[in-house]
Amino acid sequence: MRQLPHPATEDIQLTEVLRALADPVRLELVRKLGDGIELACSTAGDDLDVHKSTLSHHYRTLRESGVTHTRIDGRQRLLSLRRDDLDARFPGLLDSIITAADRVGV
Amino acid sequence: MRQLPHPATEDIQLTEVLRALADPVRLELVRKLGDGIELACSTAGDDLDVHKSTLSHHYRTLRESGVTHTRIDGRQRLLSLRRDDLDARFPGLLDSIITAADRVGV
DNA sequence: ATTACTATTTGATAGTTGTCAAACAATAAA
DNA sequence: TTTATTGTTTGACAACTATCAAATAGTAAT
Repeated sequence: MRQLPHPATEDIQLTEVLRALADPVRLELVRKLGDGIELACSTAGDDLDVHKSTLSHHYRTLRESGVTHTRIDGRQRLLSLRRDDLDARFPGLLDSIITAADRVGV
Repeated sequence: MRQLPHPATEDIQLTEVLRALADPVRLELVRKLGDGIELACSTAGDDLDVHKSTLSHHYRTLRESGVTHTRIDGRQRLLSLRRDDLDARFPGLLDSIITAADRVGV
């Protein structure tokens, strides 16, 4: 597979985004994905005590909800936040959620 | 029962709030609860095509997550947003979510 | 080619969720 | 004291979710 399916910006659903971020593991992953930064799956989940197949499931959920973008590079998958797309569709949402997460540490 | 249990402000969990708002029915209920407004359960859910027991379940989820406050008045339960508490704990969060919901109409 | 690496997929499982229907509880009105 | 009103609770059920383990797939290195 050369490229993974991503929802178009205008197809990103609010409830899907909230559902994706309502999980502690996924919220932590998003926190680690600082703006403009790409992380390999192995890096993103390295300090989380979760099985790799479980992480793969979370990556998929994040991607399909429109929260993250996944780029294939060799045998790695590079994750990044879809910051611009999310800001365009839901202004301020991602920021307030990440700020809140940093604040309470989850 | 004279009063219903509500989580203290400092016990409101981010993932719980996000999970509560990640449901279309509950998000719509929150949208209808404008700031400082109290709505009876009957009023809040009158135009939603959902069984009353299902609504009752959603009211409970919203209350237990810390999103809403429920006051008992006679045979009615009056719902209101815990705007101040949520703003204190997660600044800007509720606003961005409600704005986003209004924007896309969910 | 063989081996190592990175990640996904499939299968299984236990727990959670949204929903309806029916029964119940509490209060107000008659 | 009946009757009506307003919600909750319980039970049942189908769908979904997070998780691990094992198998699989694709790529890079040897």
